[in-house]
Amino acid sequence: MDLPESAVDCARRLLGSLIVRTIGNKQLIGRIVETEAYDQSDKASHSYRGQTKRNAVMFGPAGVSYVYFTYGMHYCFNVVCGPSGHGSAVLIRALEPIDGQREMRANRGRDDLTNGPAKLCQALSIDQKLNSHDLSKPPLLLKLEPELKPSQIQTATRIGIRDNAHLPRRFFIRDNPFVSKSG
DNA sequence: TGGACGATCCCCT
DNA sequence: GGGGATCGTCCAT
Repeated sequence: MDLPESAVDCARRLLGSLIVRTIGNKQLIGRIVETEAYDQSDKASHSYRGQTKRNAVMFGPAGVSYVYFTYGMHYCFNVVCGPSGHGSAVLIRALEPIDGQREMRANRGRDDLTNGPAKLCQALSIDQKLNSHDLSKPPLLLKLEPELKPSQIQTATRIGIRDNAHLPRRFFIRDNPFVSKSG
């Protein structure tokens, strides 16, 4: 996997890339349109206080999934980046549905499919069983697409955090209607 | 061993 | 705009 090492660079690089979730003989495909960067030096990051059982994947090799459970009912999906031993990852906040919308709608039970980090996990049936999964292979695949032009990428502050809330570490594709509502 | 809290979402007003 | 759902994780006691 050819990802930049820094979380910010990785968050920008992942925009426009495809997530391919294979379920049986179906492929649910989404294009990444919104990301957030979380680095070990950042107090808002799960990795800030060092390695624990929960966040261990963040300290492993890049190109692996970090899926965590939160608020007693939701999962969020990250792409691990950075060198092994350094805890950093990119939260995938929103996808543009490309294929398998019928299955996504059935998984979600409503029509807004993937415009939020927990929504897209529900739409793609991503849960803790897919934590630490190598994203170079099914059933959860990251397919890098050509890098977007800087003019296509909009920068903003992250959502739902307390610490370092002012830092410009959220990135999304300009004018894309599938970016999460708060964006 | 317990309690506070969370990288959210949905419904109600 | 505000609060409730709901439970695993982590740290303080």
